[in-house]
Amino acid sequence: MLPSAQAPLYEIKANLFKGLAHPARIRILELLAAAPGESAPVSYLLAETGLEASHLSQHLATLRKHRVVTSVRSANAVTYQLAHPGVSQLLAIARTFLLDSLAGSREQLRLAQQLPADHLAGGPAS
Amino acid sequence: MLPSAQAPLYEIKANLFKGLAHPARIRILELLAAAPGESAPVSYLLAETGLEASHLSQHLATLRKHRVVTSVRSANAVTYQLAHPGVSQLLAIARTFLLDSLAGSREQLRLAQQLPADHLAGGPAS
DNA sequence: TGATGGAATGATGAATCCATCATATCAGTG
DNA sequence: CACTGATATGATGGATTCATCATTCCATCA
Repeated sequence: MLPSAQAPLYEIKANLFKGLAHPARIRILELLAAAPGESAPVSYLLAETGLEASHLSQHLATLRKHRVVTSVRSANAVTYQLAHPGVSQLLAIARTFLLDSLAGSREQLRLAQQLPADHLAGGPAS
Repeated sequence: MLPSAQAPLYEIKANLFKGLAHPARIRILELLAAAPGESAPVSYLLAETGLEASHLSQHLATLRKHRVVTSVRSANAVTYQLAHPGVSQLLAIARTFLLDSLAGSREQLRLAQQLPADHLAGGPAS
């Protein structure tokens, strides 16, 4: 359930991130961000993602619910658009963060990825 | 489970957002972002959030797992720090986005918030 | 109006996440 | 070493989310 407008901001913020917390939705948003006008019809998203129609629709509903996208109906096709430039900014920063993080800690990844609390004592020389 | 380093980027990205998708974790990150050196000991976070110790620790573990924070132990106190400036950028952009979104659509909120498909006919006057 | 195609909704197990409790580790002190 | 304070981990119901299926809605065209 979406928090009401007077809910504490950190709760609303958590909900926004929750809305982005799914690979399919990330793909959808990136397709929109890359498309001209930051918008595209469902048929396009359907073709690009290869998702089942109702599944895609469900994710679009989630994005709509979180006000991350808006939709407009033209004839019997529906076009979706990013609701705010902040959305693509979030994606861009996430990408920077992740690439940086992945590149900067390749070695550490090997050690600490998720091994059982093996927090190093001496650090590898190589 | 965390995706391996060669998982598609959109999946890793979704996982990052999943790591942020909880009010308690947002609060923790904002406390860290606001603290000097973007770092603070667990005891501070404990006092500020009012969470139960083990609960807080669990969220910290999640953040660690997603590499959003790093931890250092000094004596028997542990200090946490944001792992990357991108994290506070994400929070800042989310705030901008949300404030903008809330301010810009107060009226729509009333109509469309999450009422059962009650797509307006006349709209409430008051 | 009836038929067609695109899109959305509802309902259902399976999987995941959260909060709580109990227990364990770690570092310092007596 | 036993003890204490600080932090972390494990296990457990209860809630939330996901994927799939069937059904419904909406606009156009015959």
